[in-house]
Amino acid sequence: MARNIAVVDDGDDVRFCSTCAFSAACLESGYDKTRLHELHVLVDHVGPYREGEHIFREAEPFGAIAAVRIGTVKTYVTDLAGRETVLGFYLPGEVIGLNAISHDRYLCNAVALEAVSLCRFSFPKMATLATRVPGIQRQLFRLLSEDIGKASLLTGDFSAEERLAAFLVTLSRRYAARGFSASHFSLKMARTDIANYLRLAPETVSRVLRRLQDAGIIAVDRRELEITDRAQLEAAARHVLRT
Amino acid sequence: MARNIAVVDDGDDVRFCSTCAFSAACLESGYDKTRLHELHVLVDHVGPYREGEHIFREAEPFGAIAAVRIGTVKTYVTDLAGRETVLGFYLPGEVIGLNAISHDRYLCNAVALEAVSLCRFSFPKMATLATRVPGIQRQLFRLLSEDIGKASLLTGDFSAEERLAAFLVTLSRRYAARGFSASHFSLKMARTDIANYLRLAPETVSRVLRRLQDAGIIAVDRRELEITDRAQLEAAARHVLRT
DNA sequence: CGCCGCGCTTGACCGAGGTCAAGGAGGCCG
DNA sequence: CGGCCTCCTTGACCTCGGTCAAGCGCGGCG
Repeated sequence: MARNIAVVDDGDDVRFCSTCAFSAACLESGYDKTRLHELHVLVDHVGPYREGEHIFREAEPFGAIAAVRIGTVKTYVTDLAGRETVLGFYLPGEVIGLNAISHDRYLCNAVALEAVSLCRFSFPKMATLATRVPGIQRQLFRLLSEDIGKASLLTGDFSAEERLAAFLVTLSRRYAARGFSASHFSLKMARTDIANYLRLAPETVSRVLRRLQDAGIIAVDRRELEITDRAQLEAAARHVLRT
Repeated sequence: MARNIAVVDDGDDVRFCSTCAFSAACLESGYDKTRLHELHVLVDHVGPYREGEHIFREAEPFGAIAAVRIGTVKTYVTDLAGRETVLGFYLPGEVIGLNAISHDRYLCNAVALEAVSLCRFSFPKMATLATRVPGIQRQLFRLLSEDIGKASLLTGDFSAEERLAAFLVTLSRRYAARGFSASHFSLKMARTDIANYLRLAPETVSRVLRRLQDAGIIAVDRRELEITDRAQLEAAARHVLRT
């Protein structure tokens, strides 16, 4: 497994890798170049993980959070009977492991849905550094705060159609935010994972996708998805997304 | 509305009010007494708010988080059609406003369900102070991280009975953690609020409470609640709470 | 090439819980 | 004391989505 330092000093600028969620914070914070060595021990690139490979597992001691650089990560827990509950999907630029901070142990499992590379941050070192670099602290607070109430898609007693529409709109927006196409992308997860995440039966996911397709709102071919009528899709999702 | 400084220096010790969630952090952090004046501008006691009075409203500029000292707070959002969605109930010792940090605006409404007093913390000042007092930073990270994934009660496709049982067990544990009785307490919220929070119909809440009572697990009289068979209640809640 | 297997789809049926409607039970005030 | 209002409860019915079962189609492998 390859490891590279994520931070480079190219003379004029201190940069993290492009997808790294902390880059903005560090650039805007008036970061002190003489402390560059601190970032070197803080961050490293790990991966690639292969499809199905675990990044961390529940109850493992917590050491680092990680930003997805390439690929898609699924987090889940397993209940007493061994049944899986999907907690979320993480696309490039998104951060996994945040909910482990308060317990010093990972509270869920994280698995690669395809080839995945990460930008890993030692949390203790980052917290120490944050006391000296306000921009980093601010960014960490923002990241943590953002994740609170992220589950609004699951919360709420919404219909299967509303849930699925909101799921697709959310995916689309997140891809768009990272420069990918908002209207055409590929679902990296199985139908059963989507169903599990949305708390629906896989059969229901199939049926609703079919209904949305018949209504001309989307076009699905296996895992390839195209949004053909964004307005209608957003309309179907509006109760969930409250926009 | 009365306002008192929450921090007192009684010679040997720097203390917050007893219910204040930050006291531990400040005591353990080797807090520098010469900086006491910083805490004085950071924290103040506000209230009492009367039943039905709002503490903050959605979209108001975010300035402070607050720990409940006395009473019960409900947070909620209203959808486009004006319907209310209850996000949570906050008992003494619990902190409201955390999800506002990333947006600089409150993302929900907070209303008093009975007479409420708060311990309010200016967040910008606290963040600044946290850069100098590692204990405070650590405590803030912990608080934020804890709130991520708190919604597990709502998430998950659980039966009405599982949800309600888990709700009661959670309430009981939270009261117990603050020194109140774990087996006998009073529901400060209306049935409709419970129903709304658990994403059930009020009628279903009634029916399930009745069923639990007929099974000898609880005894309800209007809003007074007694847990008469804790083991069975926890058993009913085990899928939700995963313990 | 043909077989197999897994992931997905489709159909038929069923049940938990939502909805609608009516009826208590306090609590408050005149 | 009586009337009203709000909150809660109870009953009857219906609907959405889960479950069960069967069929399909692509991809892998002998």
